[in-house]
This record gives sequence, C-alpha cells and structure tokens, in this order.
Amino acid sequence: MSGYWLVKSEPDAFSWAQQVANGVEPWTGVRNHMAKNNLKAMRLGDRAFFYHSNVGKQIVGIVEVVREAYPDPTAESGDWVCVDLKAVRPLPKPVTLADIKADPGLADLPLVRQSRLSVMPISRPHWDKLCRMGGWNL
DNA sequence: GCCAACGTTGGC
DNA sequence: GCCAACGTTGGC
Repeated sequence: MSGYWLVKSEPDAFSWAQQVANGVEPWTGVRNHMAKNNLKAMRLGDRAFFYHSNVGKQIVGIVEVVREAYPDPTAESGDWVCVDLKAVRPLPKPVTLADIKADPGLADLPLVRQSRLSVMPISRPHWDKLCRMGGWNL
C-alpha cells in the first residue's frame, strides 16, 4: 500500500518549474518536527502533491518519492531529514487553495487546518478528489 | 516546568 | 504590509 502526501514550497525559493527541470530533487530544509515525522513515513513510490505556497497558492503537480528519508545535508545538527522527489506530471488544471476552501468535504485537510505545516499526509479519498478537481477523470 | 517574548510561516 | 497561528527561546 502506498501513501499520499502534500509538500509545500514557495515558488520564489523552489518552484514546480525547477522541480521539472531538475527531475529528481532532494527535499531539504524541513525544520519542523511534525513535518519531519511525515518525511520519515514516506516510502518509495509514494506520491505527493506539489503545492505553491504564498505565490499561486495552488497544487501544481505530482511528485514521487524516489529515495526514503536520509540526513538532510543542509542541516548542521544532523537532526533533520530529507527525501528525494521526482517530478511525475503537472495537473491539467491547478487546484487553488480557494477551490479547496470552497469545498466543505475538504475542510479537514491539514492544508486548511494547519496552514503552517509544510509536509502532510493526504487520505486516499482526498487524493482522488483533488486529482479530479485537477482535471483527471478517475 | 511555566509563560512571556519573539521569530517564522503563510493567507489575505 | 498586516496579522493570526504556532513553534522556539529564555528568564524565573
């Protein structure tokens, strides 16, 4: 059984376009314990939505976990981890935060409830729903 | 161990 | 640019 996630990035710092250009990218810089625990729970082949925070505020693409958690080279302390993510494909139609908030069925998404969490799990039903909102017929 | 001060994230 | 949420730091 595979897992589903959502990861956030400010496009000014690291964008979906850069993710696509790079292919595989280490997801570094997470400095929050809850987010770290989520990174450690990711398994090879898990999928994640790539969300642009601040600028855009929308889910723009899907990435796949191609390397499970290992020490984050950008952390001096060695207490933090990162994973490697590979661009899979863009959403035909980005799903905006406004779209998500307008849907009562998505009110309990961590994206809505814990706006500051940068790595969060997504349930299978929510994943499917968001994919449909993104333009895929499942 | 409590809590006020402060810094950061992220939406608006 | 402002502010709410919330994690972290530091004094006691």
